[in-house]
Amino acid sequence: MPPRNAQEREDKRSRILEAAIQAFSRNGYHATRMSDIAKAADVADGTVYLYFAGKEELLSTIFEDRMRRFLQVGRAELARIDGALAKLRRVVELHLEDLGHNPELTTVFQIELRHSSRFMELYSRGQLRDYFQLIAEILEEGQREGEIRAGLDTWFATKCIFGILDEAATNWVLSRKNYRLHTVVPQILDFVMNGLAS
Amino acid sequence: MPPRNAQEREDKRSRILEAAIQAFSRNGYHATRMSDIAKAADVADGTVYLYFAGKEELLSTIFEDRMRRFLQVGRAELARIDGALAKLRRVVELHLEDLGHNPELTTVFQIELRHSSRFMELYSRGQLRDYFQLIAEILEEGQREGEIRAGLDTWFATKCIFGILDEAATNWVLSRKNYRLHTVVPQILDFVMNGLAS
Amino acid sequence: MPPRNAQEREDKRSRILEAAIQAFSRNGYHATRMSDIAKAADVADGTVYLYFAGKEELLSTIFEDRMRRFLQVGRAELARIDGALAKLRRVVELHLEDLGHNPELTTVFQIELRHSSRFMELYSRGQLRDYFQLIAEILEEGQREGEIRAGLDTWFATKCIFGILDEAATNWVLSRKNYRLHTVVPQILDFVMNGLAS
Amino acid sequence: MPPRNAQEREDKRSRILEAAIQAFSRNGYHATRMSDIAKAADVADGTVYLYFAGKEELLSTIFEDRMRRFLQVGRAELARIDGALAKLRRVVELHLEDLGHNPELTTVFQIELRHSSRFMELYSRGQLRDYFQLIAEILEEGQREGEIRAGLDTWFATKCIFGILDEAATNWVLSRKNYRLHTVVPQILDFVMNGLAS
DNA sequence: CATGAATGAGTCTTCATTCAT
DNA sequence: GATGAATGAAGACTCATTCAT
Repeated sequence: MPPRNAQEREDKRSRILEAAIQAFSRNGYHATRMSDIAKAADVADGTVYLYFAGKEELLSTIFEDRMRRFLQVGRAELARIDGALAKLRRVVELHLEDLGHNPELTTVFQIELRHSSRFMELYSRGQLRDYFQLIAEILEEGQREGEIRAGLDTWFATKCIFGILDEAATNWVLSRKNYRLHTVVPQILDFVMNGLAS
Repeated sequence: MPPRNAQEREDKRSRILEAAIQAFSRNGYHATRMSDIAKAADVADGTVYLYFAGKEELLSTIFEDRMRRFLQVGRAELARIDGALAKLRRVVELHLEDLGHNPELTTVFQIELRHSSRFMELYSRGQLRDYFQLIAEILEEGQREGEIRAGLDTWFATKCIFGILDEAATNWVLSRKNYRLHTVVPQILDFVMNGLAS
Repeated sequence: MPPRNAQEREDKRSRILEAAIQAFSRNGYHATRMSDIAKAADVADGTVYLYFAGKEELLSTIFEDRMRRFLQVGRAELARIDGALAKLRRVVELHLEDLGHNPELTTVFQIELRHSSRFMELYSRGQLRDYFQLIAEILEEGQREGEIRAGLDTWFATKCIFGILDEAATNWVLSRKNYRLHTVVPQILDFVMNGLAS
Repeated sequence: MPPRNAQEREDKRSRILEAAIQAFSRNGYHATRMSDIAKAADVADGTVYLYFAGKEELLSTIFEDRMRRFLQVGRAELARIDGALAKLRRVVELHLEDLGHNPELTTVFQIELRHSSRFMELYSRGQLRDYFQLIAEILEEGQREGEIRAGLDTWFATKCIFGILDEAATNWVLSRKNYRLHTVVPQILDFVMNGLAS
């Protein structure tokens, strides 16, 4: 694989993907035409199909690429952190910072990616399993360390935490992103740890 | 307005709405044709447009009708219940029982209704404000009664609770509804009240 | 035929016809909906069909009614006038005054009535034959009286005169009727009588 | 721009335009479906839209293309002719010969192009201004040369002449084109020059 | 590899007309 | 006669995808 060509190829792929994120975010998945993406990426319409099987793969690839990178970074970071609580705090931070720093991508994640149950079953949710696993393992570690109560169903709690993070992100998107997403980290951690009870 | 005609009219409207729910749930909003809905409702294609402005209004009406009814019932029930915790429990129950008893409607609520940010801004989220208010008031009552801790931002906590309920519902839909949704009520209440901390 | 009912019936017919003229003139034949006409005439949609076979008959009736009335008045007036030239002058006056005083009807006559060759063959042109005949007879009288040159093909000349009147009317319509149509009568008569030659 | 492709492109455009003329002429503008035109032009439905913005642009382009070509040829011919009367004769000949040799185009020009006042204002009439100017200049030249009487309003006379030519063409179309259109040239010139007066 | 012209399947919506009341 | 709710046929246009160059 000649590096020069591989580089060019990768560039073009990235340009197309980036163009798709912008377009999906601004106009929505359905309102976006493949030719819009091709034009924004400065390639011919047909070229998009040399890199992606179709419009829907573009959407699922956006998710997969990002999710893989997020999990890589996340796992690497967490490996350097001691203590389940510290890890949990870092996960919440990473989740919201990552989204907060990529507003257009976030719109795609929180809205466009969910446009049909078929799509959610096939792609987005399937890919989340690893992330859920990551969180659940932290919770289990916390249980072993005694910082998290023993009786808790960690898989269920994981979904609760994800639900809260997801709602926070969607709320931010629908607020037109008029505040810094990571500012809610402390409140989320407080709620997640302590709940409502006095 | 002769009752007979009003009755018939309402029947037809309901048939169309019901047909739309079935169709959207089974095939997704975009894959559903207006003619499918008309046929399932046993009316002519054009008749649908005598009752609804178009395909999108059908979707938003499904949400609005149901939401209004849910809030009515919810408010009436809650008025008969004493104590914020009891009320909160009932809200969680109502939320999940209502969805759990209407599987096809739930798919529409959890998936199809979110197909674009434009739609979410215009319809679904706008209509949720009243529901959020309902929950927030319970939390405030709980704070006054001392059952919910004082420092908590009730509006923020409301969104957390909603996020958890929403995730539970979406999870149920994507699991192909292979368990009873309301079975998670106790776990949710436990998490919401006590959080993770031991 | 009870006078009261006949009167009412005639009123309703007139209202519908008048509403159709207004609507066709303002929005064009195709853009006008039967329900627009019914509403403007203050009758139910179905009622229009009790008086007219359909949308196209409405258009042809507008023409026929008006044309018959115009010819009646015209013939009556001409009977009282001596001399072909005076008669010709009066015909030109009547033609342009009639149109000039009914701007909306004129739009229908000059534009909407010509929307297809099938329609023109069936209706408008067929009905013009009597009018052409009227003019041709005047020209023939003029030839007998020596005021109009003998060699002229009166039928052909009639069409030339009609072409000039028709163009004058269309020009007026497309000018948005920003001048008095009958002001061109003298110029037309001068051209028709004397042509270009010095 | 490779000549081969440009050639092919132009061919396709012409085929579509020609197919549209045939279809509009035979069935009328409204009764003609875009798919009819595409099929007759032997291209896919969507291809028509690569060359024309829509059905209405097809109609206006038919007029504009033809009108431009007619004016080009006309101006070139007239430049080689001396004398206003000779030029006028040639204009009348060209007008009627051009239409007479293109029967289907003529139906489109005389009937379909006038299907609404909006369309006439926007397209047909706007484009006629140059043609009117051409005739008016001949008349003015005739006035300078003394062959056309001095007092005449040349712009008004132009419209009279156009009205006569237009009526002749429409008459021919509605007669089902059962005679040679240019046979009326001498009669028209006689009427235009000398009028009715003896 | 890249191009972009061509394809053609797919559907929401309109509205003239009908007819049960 | 009058109503107006219901009908359902009809079609322009879009755009994801292909493939000859």
